[in-house]
Amino acid sequence: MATYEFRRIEKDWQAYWAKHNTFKTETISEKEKYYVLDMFPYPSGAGLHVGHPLGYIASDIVSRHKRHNGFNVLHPMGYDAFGLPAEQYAIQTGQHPALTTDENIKRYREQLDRIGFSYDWSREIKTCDPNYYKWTQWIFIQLFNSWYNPKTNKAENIQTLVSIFEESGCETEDLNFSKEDWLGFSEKIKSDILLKYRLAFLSEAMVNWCPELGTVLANDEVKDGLSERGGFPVERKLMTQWSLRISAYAERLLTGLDKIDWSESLKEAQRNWIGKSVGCSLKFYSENIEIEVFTTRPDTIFGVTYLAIAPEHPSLDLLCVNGFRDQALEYAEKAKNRSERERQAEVKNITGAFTGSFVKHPFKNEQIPIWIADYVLGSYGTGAVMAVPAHDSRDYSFAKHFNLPIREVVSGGDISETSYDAKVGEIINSDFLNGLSVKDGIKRSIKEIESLKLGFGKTNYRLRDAVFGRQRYWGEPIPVFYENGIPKAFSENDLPLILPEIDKYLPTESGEPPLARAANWSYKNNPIETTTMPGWAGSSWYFLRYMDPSNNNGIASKQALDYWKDIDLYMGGSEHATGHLLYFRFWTKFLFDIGIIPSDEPAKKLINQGMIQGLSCLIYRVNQTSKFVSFALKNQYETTPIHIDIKLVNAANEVDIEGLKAWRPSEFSSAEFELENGKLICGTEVGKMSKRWHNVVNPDDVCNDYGADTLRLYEMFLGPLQDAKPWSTQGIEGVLRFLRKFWRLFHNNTEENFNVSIEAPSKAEFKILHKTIKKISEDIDNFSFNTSVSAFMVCVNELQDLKCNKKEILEPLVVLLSPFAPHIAEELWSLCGNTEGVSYATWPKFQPEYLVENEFNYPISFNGKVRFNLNFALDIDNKEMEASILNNEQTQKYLEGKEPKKIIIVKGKIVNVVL
RNA sequence: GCCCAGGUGGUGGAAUCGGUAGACACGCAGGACUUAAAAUCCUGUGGCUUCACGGCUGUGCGGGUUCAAGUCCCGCCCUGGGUACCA
Repeated sequence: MATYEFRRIEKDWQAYWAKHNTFKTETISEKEKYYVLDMFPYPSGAGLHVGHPLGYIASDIVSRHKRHNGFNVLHPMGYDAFGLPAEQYAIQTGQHPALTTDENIKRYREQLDRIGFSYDWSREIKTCDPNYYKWTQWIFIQLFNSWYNPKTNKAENIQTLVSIFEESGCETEDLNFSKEDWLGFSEKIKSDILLKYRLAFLSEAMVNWCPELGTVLANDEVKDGLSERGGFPVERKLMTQWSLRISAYAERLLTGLDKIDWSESLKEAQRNWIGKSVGCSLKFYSENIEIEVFTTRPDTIFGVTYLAIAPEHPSLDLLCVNGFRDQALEYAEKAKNRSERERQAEVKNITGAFTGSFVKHPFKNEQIPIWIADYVLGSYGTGAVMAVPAHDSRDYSFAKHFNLPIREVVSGGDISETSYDAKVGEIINSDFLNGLSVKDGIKRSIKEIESLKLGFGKTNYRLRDAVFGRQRYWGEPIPVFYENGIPKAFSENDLPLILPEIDKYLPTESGEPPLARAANWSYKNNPIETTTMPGWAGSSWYFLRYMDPSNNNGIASKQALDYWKDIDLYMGGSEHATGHLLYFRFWTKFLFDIGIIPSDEPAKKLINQGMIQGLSCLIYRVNQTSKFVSFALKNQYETTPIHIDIKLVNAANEVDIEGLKAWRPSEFSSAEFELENGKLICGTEVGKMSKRWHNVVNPDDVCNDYGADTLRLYEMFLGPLQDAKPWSTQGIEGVLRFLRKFWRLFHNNTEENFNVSIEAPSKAEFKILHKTIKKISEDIDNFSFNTSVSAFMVCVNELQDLKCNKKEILEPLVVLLSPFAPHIAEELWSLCGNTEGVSYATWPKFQPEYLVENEFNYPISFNGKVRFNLNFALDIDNKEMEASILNNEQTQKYLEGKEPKKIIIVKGKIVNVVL
């Protein structure tokens, strides 16, 4: 018997879509726009695994649904093509990263095509394409040529700053010069001053240096003191580096979160990363010392019993005096040299040293000792804190450890055991602050501090400027050259600055980045910058390029930018919360400020699809032997678990031993196996799907065995889109079974002869259809795709029971199913006699009249326990219904002769008899 | 530690507004068709109890609000994710 031939159907329709450019999007249209974007992948050598398509399928469903509803949908795909793995492969093999990248992209494209996504491939972009990175470089130049004006609260051209300097000089904490001074400065000095303001700037700063990778890393590329890529140790190092002044946008990045529809957890992650704290700066003095601290709790000023400074504090040398100097400096040196990682690992070890110096308390006659403590960070605030042990847990532990006084100044806690950190309570022991609440105390103390000119109200952010240069080859060259040591941007007309060919992809012998190997790496006889941009450069604006991908005059045409504006739905993983998703908001705000784009947030709505985890299979080697034991026996020995290829294991966790020997002959061909019941049983573990754990499931295999439509439906059916879930093919059969049943509805309940009737459907059949239209439409709007699949199953089961093969019912169902399972939908749509494809067919309209009921089968409950059901007309009078219930034989049984206190009737829902 | 999300059958999960807990699917058990297998179809399937009708119990734990709680409130426990001497 011929069956539902998914392999042929899927191949045919994929060819049809390609031939007819079915999903080509008009750049400008009369129709309303809808922009659905997937985070573009880095094309790795491992290819796609079944986890990648999860989000792509969901966004494809939304795109197709919007097309059915008459929107002009932009749904593109591309590649984040610069990156470390291709470069490391190049170092090992000498193969040019561009070649490796192209091969990988080709494979990704084949895999994506098999799943039937409705991407407009004519808009494909690659970040390593010079026609693309020309504009990444162009944006860098705009950043270089801009500064952030705090008065207008936006980025402006650097010339507006130069005008200010020319007219009135400059008077800030760090800089102080008159307009005459400015005019007299050398070009070099002017350049140095402007670099302190440019949004892309060169500065000497502590950076995260990874010796193993030979490059610096941004904060979000370091996790627990290790590099995110490769897991190598990272050190702090003072280097001159290009950075982007994202800190200027801290406040706007924070407040902007309130107007976008992103998940609360993701917004919270960004808020924490930006880390706003409101407080004040405050200077402490002695005769020859001045130390500035930052605090969020100026209300506790009378509780200060010592100052703590970071080991990196600039005034350290000055502060260490007489009998304490050697010991203190030795401590500071030791603390400084410990890596970030060590410092983090030893959080609970309290260490510190007294400097021997004192400062005066600002409001009373008291000397306050200055300590060095490694719990104070050199890179945050001023690198010094006023310690209030009674009301800060870290100060408390430190004070306890070194026997320093603890003075309570806010009532409400018990400071004999632990500090009282809460910002509630009445201020005590605090002179002019006594009796105030914490909130009022903060205001009052800041006022006092300001009037004495000791400090001022101030807001600090944790967000650091982003290091932008990488000592690597495979990235965008930074379009900057050095004329007499002064950094200058390329002329826009000379872009793109093409990545040069070099002989080796390693740093030079003198330790310079790979680009220093390039012949003639100069611009108008001046040396060009040799670091390249980080991976996140190209991904910070790519969503704009899709709007008009081949434009030669700008990132996109003004009309295209104005029409498409922003992303309506952005789909991607939450691992980018503090990296890409922050950077692309930053660049969007910048481009908005300089008038290039119409929106200052890139994505109105963001959905984080959950990760599909892999199930790894483990066998157990007895230590120091080549003997492997079955799962149940592993506790009898000292064993080491070994990951094996999941293809060698069946559904009952039985290992194919012959296959195992063939897989890794050197390891297993002569191994001994101890079995249970004649089988080698493996253990399992849920974790990341990765080549390394041999647990990767390739979507191509699933498409071969079950079909792309089944894969699409199954991935949606697994559970809520946002949840993480382990991949398992248990249950995929059920989805294929459903598609076969659907197919059979059109084929006279065999799978062969197409047979639909033009007879008028019954009321019951219409009801099933409209119930489904309603449910699917609502579910798509709520991104609840797992329940849509189940609704389809219910619908098909019900129609099958009615043996329904009416065209008037089945044809609209094809349209409903088409976003989810587009290939079978196209096939059935065409069998129904349609000559145009289904992709732009009108979405069926829900007609509520088909669902109107005039009776309801009420559950009758007694004290909340449902006992039986009774049918009543929905328009029946409550009195009448009550009487009927009371007269009912079964009611009498449950009343047990008692008089009901009350009868609650909820129309169309339930009846509750209260006894 | 702090922040966020979550905890429902053997499994994945459903219950969108406080109104019949367990939809849909997997798995399992039994049956039909078949020489057989595959495919397909039918029946059953939270637990305890009962020949059966039925009864009791049940959404991490302990309280509470309500005619009615998986859903709301209070207090805990556990899991996953993020983040951390950030002053």
